[in-house]
Amino acid sequence: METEECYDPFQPNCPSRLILSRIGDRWTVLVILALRHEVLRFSELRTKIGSPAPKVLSQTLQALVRDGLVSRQAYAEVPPRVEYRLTDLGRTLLEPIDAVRRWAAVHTGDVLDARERADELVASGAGGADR
Amino acid sequence: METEECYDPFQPNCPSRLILSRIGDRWTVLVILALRHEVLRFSELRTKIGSPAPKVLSQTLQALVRDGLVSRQAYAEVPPRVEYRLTDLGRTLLEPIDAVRRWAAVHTGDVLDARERADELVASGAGGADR
DNA sequence: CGGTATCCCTCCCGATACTG
DNA sequence: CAGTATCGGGAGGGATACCG
Repeated sequence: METEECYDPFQPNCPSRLILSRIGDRWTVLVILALRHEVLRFSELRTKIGSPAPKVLSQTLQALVRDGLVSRQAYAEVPPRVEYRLTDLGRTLLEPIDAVRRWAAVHTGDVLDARERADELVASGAGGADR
Repeated sequence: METEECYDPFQPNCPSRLILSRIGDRWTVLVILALRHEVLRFSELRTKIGSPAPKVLSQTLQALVRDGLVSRQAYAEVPPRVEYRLTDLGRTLLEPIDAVRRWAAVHTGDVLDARERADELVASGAGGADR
């Protein structure tokens, strides 16, 4: 039932592009990670992920709810209370996200090293007769 | 040697943030995927991934080379020829990328469904007394 | 408390033109 | 062929103020 083999990420309309841009979003992954083990309220989320502006968090949340990855439950109380939790679908996203996290844990050092080396080269060589 | 357990993605300086933003980049993943099985020249890459402007591809490639994920080899010929290939480090990135691809292959349908349902709700209910 | 409305500003992206 | 230079538009991110 998977149509995995006919996926072509080079097509602009490819679904993987959609997911990729989602993951690349500044706050999406943080929200999902924050909800990994707990149900959180709006301001709790804000505190946990360090989101500066409520607008941004609100946007992120709405997009996640729209895509069925997070569910929103509001209580008719005073003061109002709203809880966000991962849906089953949202929980499945934890796997690929963690694959990325694991890669970062293992290889970021290499990337940083490579970057330093490249920057040194630029500073000395390509800087062009700067001494 | 891995320091995986002390990784906190909620820290702004966390390495996983760096990798995430990399993956979210518009062209980075496409370039890596394009170089998966072959060595390609600049214009071949452009054709394959459908990058419209050379500037953008150039930027992407420079960043990838800087981070040690792609290597660049130029030949002193006329006309000039430049080949790009994945480094060993870059090849390791294929794993997490593929995890995301696989997720997309399996679950994008669900996301699209959820999105449609949510949009219908908005159109009928939240549109607000539109009839 | 849980958002929305508004404004600003930066960064990314893209097209075009030009150079080695 | 393989880029760089320049310019411009648009989306996204962020701070602040305000509303239910």
